[in-house]
Amino acid sequence: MDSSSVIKKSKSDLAIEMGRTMTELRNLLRQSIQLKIKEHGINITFEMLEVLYHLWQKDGINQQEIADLTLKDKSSMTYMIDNMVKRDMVKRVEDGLDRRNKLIFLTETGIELRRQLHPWIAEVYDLATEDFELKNLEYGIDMFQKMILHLRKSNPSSD
Amino acid sequence: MDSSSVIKKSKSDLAIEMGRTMTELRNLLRQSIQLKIKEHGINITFEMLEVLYHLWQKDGINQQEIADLTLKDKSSMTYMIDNMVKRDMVKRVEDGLDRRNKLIFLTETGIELRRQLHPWIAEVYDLATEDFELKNLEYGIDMFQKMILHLRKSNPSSD
DNA sequence: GCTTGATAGTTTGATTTAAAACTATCAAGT
DNA sequence: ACTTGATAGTTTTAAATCAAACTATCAAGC
Repeated sequence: MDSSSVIKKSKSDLAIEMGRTMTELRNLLRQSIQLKIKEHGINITFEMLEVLYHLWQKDGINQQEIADLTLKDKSSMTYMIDNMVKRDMVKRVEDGLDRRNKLIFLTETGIELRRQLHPWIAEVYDLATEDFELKNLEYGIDMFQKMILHLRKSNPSSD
Repeated sequence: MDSSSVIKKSKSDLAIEMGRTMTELRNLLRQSIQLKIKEHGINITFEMLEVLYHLWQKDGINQQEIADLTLKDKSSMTYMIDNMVKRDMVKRVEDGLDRRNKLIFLTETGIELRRQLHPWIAEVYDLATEDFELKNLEYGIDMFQKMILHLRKSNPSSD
C-alpha cells in the first residue's frame, strides 16, 4: 500500500485529477446522449435537453429560474429560449402578476418530446451507474457539496 | 431510512443530480481560479492555464496530445495555441521525425508563469478539499472512472 | 406619491467550443 | 513503388458562453 515503488500523489494533485475525471465524465455523458438523439434523427442540442428536463418537472417557470437550474447565465438563457421558441418546443408568456417575468411553457411538441427523450437519458445514466449502489451516488454528491461549500465560504460572491 | 415521509429518488435521478452538482463544482473551481488570476493582474484565461499545466509536466508535446489531456477538440486547440503563441507563452516547432506534428514548447515566459500560478491552483484545490482524506478523493476518482468505463463500453467510438 | 435598490430580461461583443470538410503526412501491406 | 487507412493540423461554420451595459418593472421606506 505504501510501497516505495508507488508514486505518492499529494492531495491537490488528486483533486486536480478528480477535476479532470469529472470533466471527462461530463463530456462523455453529453456525447452519449447527443449520439442517441442523433441516431433517432431529432433536431435538438444537449443544452436544450437540459432546459427541457427542468420544464418537464415544473412547467411555466421564468428564465432566471431556468438559468439557475441549469447553471448558466441569464443572457445565455435569452439566446437559448429564443432558439427553442423558433423550434416550437416552448413558448414565452408574460406574467400578469409580475411583468418583469417571462414564463416559459412547453408547447405540445415540447411535451411530446418527453416521451421519446426521457427514457434515453435515463438509459444513459443507468448504464453509467450500472453496478453502483444508491449510497455510492449519495456519497459522491455529498463530497461535491462539501467542496462547493468550502469554495463559497472563501468566495461568497459566487452564486 | 425508508420512512414514508422521505421522497424516494431513483438511481438515475440521483445520477442526474450528481451530474448537476459536478457541473456546479467545476464552474466554481474555474471561477475561483480565474478570480485569483485576475486579482494578481495576469492576462491569461483558465483554459490556457489548463494547457500550461500539462506543459509544465511534459514540455514539447503535440497539439493532439494536449487536446486529449485537456479533453478538448483538436480544432479548439489550434485556436488556443494560436492565442498562446501571440501572448508569447508557447512556441510551435515542426517535428522533424513526423512532419504532421507541431510540437509545443514553453517559452521563457511560459516557464516563468509556473512559479506564480502553480501555488494558486494548489491553493484553490486545497481549500476545496480542506477536510478530506486522500481516500475520499480516491474513492471519487474511482467512481468516475467506473462510470467512464461503462459508457465507453457501449460507445467505443468515444476517445 | 417618490426615491432607491433589487430583479428580470435583452443586447452587444468577445471568447470558447465542437463538428465537418479539408490538406498533408505517415505507415502498413501488397 | 502504390494503394489504403490512419493521424495531425487547419479552416469554416454554428452554437454556446459570460460580462457589462442597458431597459423595464417591482417593492420598500420615506
